[in-house]
Amino acid sequence: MSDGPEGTSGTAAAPANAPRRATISDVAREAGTGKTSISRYLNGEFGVLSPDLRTRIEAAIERLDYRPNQMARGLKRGRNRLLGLLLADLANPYSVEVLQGVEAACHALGYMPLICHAANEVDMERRYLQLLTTYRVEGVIVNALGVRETMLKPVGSGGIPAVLVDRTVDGLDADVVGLDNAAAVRLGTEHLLARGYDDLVFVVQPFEQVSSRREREAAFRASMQGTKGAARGATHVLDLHDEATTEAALATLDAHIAQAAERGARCALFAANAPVALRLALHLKAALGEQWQQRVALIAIDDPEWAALAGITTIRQPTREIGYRAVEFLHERIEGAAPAARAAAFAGELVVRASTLG
Amino acid sequence: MSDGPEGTSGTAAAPANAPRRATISDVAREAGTGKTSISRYLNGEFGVLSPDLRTRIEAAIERLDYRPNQMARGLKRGRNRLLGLLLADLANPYSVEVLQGVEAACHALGYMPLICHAANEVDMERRYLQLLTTYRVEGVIVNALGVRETMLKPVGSGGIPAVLVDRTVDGLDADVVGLDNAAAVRLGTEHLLARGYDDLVFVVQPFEQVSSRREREAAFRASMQGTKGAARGATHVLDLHDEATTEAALATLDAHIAQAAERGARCALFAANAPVALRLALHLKAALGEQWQQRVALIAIDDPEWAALAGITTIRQPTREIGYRAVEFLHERIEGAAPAARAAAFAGELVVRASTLG
DNA sequence: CTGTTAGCGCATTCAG
DNA sequence: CTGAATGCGCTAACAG
Repeated sequence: MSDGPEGTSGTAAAPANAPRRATISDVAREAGTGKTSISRYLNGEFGVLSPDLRTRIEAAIERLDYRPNQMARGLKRGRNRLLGLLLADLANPYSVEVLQGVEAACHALGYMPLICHAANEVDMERRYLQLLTTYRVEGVIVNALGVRETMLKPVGSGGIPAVLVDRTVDGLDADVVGLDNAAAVRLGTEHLLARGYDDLVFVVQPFEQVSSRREREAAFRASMQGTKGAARGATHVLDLHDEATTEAALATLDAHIAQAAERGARCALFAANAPVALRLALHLKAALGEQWQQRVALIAIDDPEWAALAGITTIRQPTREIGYRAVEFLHERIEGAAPAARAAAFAGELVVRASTLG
Repeated sequence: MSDGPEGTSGTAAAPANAPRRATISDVAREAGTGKTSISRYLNGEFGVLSPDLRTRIEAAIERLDYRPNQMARGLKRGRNRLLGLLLADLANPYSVEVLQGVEAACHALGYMPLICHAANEVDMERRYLQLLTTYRVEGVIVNALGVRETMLKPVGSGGIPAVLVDRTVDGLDADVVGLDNAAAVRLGTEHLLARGYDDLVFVVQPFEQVSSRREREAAFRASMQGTKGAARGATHVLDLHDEATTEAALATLDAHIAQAAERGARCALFAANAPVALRLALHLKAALGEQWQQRVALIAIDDPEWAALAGITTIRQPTREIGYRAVEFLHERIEGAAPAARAAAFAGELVVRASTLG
């Protein structure tokens, strides 16, 4: 394995046999003029070009199939319209939906997103962050994993402008956009309670540096607090990246469910996100059989495409909007606006399905 | 909406208030030497640097938090280690899995993938292809939608080196990597036949420019040919992007299923890919109820995460490997190798689940 | 309206 | 071993 395009690595060879593309000079020569006019044409300063010249330029560009080199432009202008998008886990549908919003916004605002996938590995994340820096992206949208770095611009001066998605970064004062976790969890809990479930267990991945997990769990506990003991509430942690402990946790969960049944309590599982929900559903199906939904209720934050098929009640996030807003925030900062760090918390929407019929 | 970073658009403003990053000159000054030495250090030519100088450089870099500018390097060297990855549809799990393979390979080979998402729109695709060209990517991996363009390098000279994933492009002589469609479909058909189903219907999206859809359908017909009429075979087209026609097609399908039941035939649906399978399952569940699987069998190419939960038999593609191989092919071409266009067809793996229990 | 000049940040001859 | 000079493709003053 090479060191990657990070720079501090081995010498790179020449560009093979690439049939060099036309440059601005070629076009200028072809059109019988200077590079400046070409540049002006490229930048839409048509008011400053005689119709004749303009036509010649157009023809020359066409003939040479010329394409301005963004790298060179960026070098000169000081901005390359590149935006970094660092995603913790693309396998999570949430990420790709956010990505879609980001793309839409980039398209609208004239940016080109440089998408990086940390695949749940903290050092990949760090590595990509450096890489992005190296490509001089004008800003980054981070769905953080564990960045603790000072790489990100703390809203004030310093690093590169950043906006956080879904998760905040400890001690980093930056814009954040995501779900209104407290409200979303309350929505779910109340739904469950209203349906008559009185033994709720919140299932979440290890908190680690992920603020949203912590927030959701806290919100769950707070919601249960409100019931004055009329209903039980417990939290179980599921480490999806460690099959062994997952199995153990699942076994504990099974025991909990069995006990609840004996007590005559009505048990409901609250998955903190889609990956957890899937794992849970898979397990319940295996452990309780095809009809597991008649034994335990399940609700989840996130609304993956399979939720409808499996008939699982969810709390859907406006993911596209989250991505879109993130870019807008970033854009403002890039353009120089410097308000205090903002937080955009979108409301979740309860989608009731069979898994919580009561 | 702006034109995006394509170039032929409005003038861009200056970079706001960015606290300019350190350049190689800054480092040189800080280290009390010339830029050349810094450059050498960056490129790992340590044998040519006195230990003392080297230490000073390291210190200077550290102090200034210097990061070489890839854009500038690229400009000079003629190669920027950027690879374009054009995906037709990120909502399709297949794409994100391929992407993971691509990323792994890029990491290993020292490339940085520039990921573009065409979102099933042909002009987005064209647009992105130009954009990639503009950023001077060294090659592109294309999961084509409808590129008919001459933009892509026809293995010989011309455009930019390209390798196709899953789908070939009409009249473009380039490397292709994907599933061995004929074998995969045969695998599925034979499984169905062996399980006693005698009325198979293949469901696929409109062919359009997508070769794999066509190939799979052709393979299906070929497979049925072999049964000498012992079993029926039909093809239904489902245009997922047009709800109206989809509804109509689904109704026709329902009728087909009903008729088969009357005849006492055993009906099985063969989905050409995951999106089709999901739509089908959703519909069947709505139309036939929770127990739909007892009425019709379902098998699909692609193995999305929810297939296990829904108990659907699938033919899994080695998606990661496909992505990985694509990068390897591309890398060879970028490095100058110029063999004739190759095709890597990976075998699919049958994953039997409840939906085809017989 | 148009062309000339000077760098952007870096890698590379080519002389010390 | 080291550094000064040149130019990659392009934009931005600054003159004509």
